[in-house]
Amino acid sequence: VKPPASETELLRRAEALGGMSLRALAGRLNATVPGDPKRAKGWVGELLERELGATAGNRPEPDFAAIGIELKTIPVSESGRPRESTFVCVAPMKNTIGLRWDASTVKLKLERVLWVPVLTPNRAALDERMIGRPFLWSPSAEQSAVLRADWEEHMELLALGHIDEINARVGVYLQIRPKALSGSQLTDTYDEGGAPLRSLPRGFYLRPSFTYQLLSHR
DNA sequence: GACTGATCATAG
DNA sequence: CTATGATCAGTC
Repeated sequence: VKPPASETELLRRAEALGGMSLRALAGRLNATVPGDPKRAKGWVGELLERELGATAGNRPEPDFAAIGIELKTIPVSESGRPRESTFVCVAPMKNTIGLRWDASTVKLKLERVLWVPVLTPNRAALDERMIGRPFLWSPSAEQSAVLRADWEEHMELLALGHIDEINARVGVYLQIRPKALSGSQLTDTYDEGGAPLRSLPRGFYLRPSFTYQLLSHR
């Protein structure tokens, strides 16, 4: 699929998918719907990437690099609440000195996001889920300030090697949680004394309470 | 029902 | 292993 040439084109393409079931979308793309949702955690996002012509692959940059837009699917319950937090990117665990918010992957990815709600009733099979109404979003000044403060708080813990103080309770909008294939996956980091240490890879996530605001105020 | 820590698939 | 795409599942 050809990447969209503009924001408007991307939004129009996404809006055209509203009301479509994932079964129908998979059919259009000649994709097979996985039988076991547990083994298909990223399937919905990848399906939408294919349909809309995303270009980033596994590079740490927005999905639609040419027009600077990140694509995020978000599972939404019958009551309109996000069913899950939203993964943003991997958290840097080493070489953290001198990193600034303005140059961070979190800021880069969240500057412009196309949110695609996926209506997901309780225990809904993958192929029964339905695409909702997509919308474009950029952080307001207030949202940006809170995200920045959260990021700086997290990065201070990482830079000082306070790995044991990192948990999902820190951060107002942005939290840090494990991001790994299993508990045995490890990455290089430092302890409080600056000595090398191996620890579980982490990622930045947006709390559901935050994304609920985005879903509500459109 | 919200929340945290753990996990699943795949490309490079 | 690192990055992408996320959701699972037990606990609070």
